[in-house]
Amino acid sequence: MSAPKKAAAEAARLRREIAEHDRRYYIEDAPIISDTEYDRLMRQLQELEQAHLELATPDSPTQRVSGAASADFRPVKHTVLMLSLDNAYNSEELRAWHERLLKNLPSGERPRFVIEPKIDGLSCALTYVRGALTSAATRGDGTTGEDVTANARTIRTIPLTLSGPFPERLEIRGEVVLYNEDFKRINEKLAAEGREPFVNPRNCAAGSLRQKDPRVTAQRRLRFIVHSFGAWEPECPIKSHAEFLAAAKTMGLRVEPQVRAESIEDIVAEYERFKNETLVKLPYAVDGLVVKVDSYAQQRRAGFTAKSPRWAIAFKYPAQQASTVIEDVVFSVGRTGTITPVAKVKPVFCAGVTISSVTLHNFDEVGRLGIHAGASVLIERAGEVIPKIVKVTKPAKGGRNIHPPKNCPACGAAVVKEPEFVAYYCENPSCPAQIKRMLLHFASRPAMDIQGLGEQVVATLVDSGRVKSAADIFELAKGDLLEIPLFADKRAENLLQQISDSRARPLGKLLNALGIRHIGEKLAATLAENFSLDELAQASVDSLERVPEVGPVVAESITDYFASKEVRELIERFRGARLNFEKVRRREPSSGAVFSGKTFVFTGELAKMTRQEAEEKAKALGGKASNSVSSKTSFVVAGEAAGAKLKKALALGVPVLDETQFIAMLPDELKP
DNA sequence: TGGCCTCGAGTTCA
DNA sequence: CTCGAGGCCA
Repeated sequence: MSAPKKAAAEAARLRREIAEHDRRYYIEDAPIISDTEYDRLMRQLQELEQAHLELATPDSPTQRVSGAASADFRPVKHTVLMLSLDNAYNSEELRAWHERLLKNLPSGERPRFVIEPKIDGLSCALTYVRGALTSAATRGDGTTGEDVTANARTIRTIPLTLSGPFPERLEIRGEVVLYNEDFKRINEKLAAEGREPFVNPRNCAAGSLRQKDPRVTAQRRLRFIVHSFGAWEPECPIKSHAEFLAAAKTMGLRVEPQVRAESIEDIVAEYERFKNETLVKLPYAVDGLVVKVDSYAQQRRAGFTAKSPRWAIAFKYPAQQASTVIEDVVFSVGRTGTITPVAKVKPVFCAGVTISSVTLHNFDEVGRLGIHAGASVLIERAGEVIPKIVKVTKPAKGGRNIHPPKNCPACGAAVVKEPEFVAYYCENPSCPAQIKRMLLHFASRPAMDIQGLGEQVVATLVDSGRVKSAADIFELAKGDLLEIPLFADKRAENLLQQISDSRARPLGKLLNALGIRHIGEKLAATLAENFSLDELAQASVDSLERVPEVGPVVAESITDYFASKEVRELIERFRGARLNFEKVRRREPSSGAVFSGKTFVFTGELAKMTRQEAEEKAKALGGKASNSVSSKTSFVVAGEAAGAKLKKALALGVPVLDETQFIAMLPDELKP
């Protein structure tokens, strides 16, 4: 064999090997060689091509990034329109779509469906002529997109040449995505360079595909996942979507796993299953499922509406992020007098609810995010319940910075800032906003548990001047309540009964209700086992610190609290109202204490009881209930939609029970 | 002193 | 649910 021939054979071998590793890495997600070894193969090929320039053909993997080429994003007209899909956000909308579909098919025809994840990326069309990639275009408005060929060539899940058999001309459609881990990596790098990070993987993918320099795109590790095709010439021999996906796979394209469905019930079940099991495990963002009629013949019969095919629908999960505009920034006053800025936003639907109010936590956060009225913002409700502002996407013209108010928005008293804390405080003890928050806490379930004393009632009672402190609640007369428009006979009696009942609550509840700094539900219960209220009011720092879990900070907070004259008066009025000041007898581990020494954490939604009830049952049997999972946790009881705590339990190897197993551990009298 | 572990506090919508 | 901070233990 001559030298050039030998070089050509060697180059071909290297290309085959590199293509195979690309396939294993990107298509199968199962590489068999290290990145270093891969780079070595690539370098060998490069050296060979430099020595024999005639070997450097455009379809060589070394040519994915041809340094000279610069993306120019010329407009490209799509030969076959790139339509968007209609959306369904719940099973009713899905059923409506299904009805319409059946109406447009010959009667009695029962379509079968293929379901695949709806990947949140950028739609792109790749044109292959005789198996070679000739152009790549973004979706654009569906009619005209942008030419991103130079950048698309750098994406290693996009084969530069298809493996056979392939048609003369084929336009493949799919989604360009960025894996979550790559997104994280890119943002960390940008942050380290002091540059603005991307808001989400989708934006990052879009930005990466529109890089002027393809070498930058190459570093971003974008991936391409096929979902359909536009043109297939000369004639498409394929009869169904499932068949197409199989064919695409043999051509060397990446296809996501699909699920077949026979009925609408199958689809809904898959939607739920996917949401609970698959969604979190996927390495990229998915915003729903795409449901397609499998048979092309049926697709043709179903046809199109003006905007979208009737034979497919995007069955979407509610968006976790949404864009909106800040209409105003107001200030709220907390139980302890903390002034918190709150953004009132143009109501926007996000993750299942309409959000109109978003807390900004503190003024540092406001400054850090650059928040001001009129700004366009991105809000998020991911995984958690509480919405937060992710970033300002577009500042308003002439938007003024937010400054802490000089006066309390509720009572007008001067606002102070303690130098060692971030927060600003209203220090007026009779500030109505503080009193309202304090009373709500006093009446809340883990405290005095007074049903019927909610936000509305508290606001009216305080605003009318009838209630100025917690002690006033116990001195309310029926006449006082009847003067309030909200109350008629029955409701007034009910509330008074509730208030009266609450006087007998164990001391722990009362101590929690007082709202002493650093004393919450658990510490209050511990203290109540060691002191009566009168003993606690007299206790020295030393004697307090002898209680486990009480250190110098907590002890001082308690003595400070009881040193106040107002507090002493409050206590005397409580005494007059005959509240329960008695020390709580420590729970003796009785014979029924099957859970003694065991710590339980309840998470997720339980079906047969509330988490609180479950905690009480565990405690009644000598166990402890905690809120956080650690290696010391004995059992995690996970209900529906359990989240981070379940994950942590699995990570730490803490035994996880479901509700049924927990109930099985209970003695009969405690079973729900 | 550092590294757990645990608790407290703030928080949205319907 | 998550953050921040107090308490405890090595």
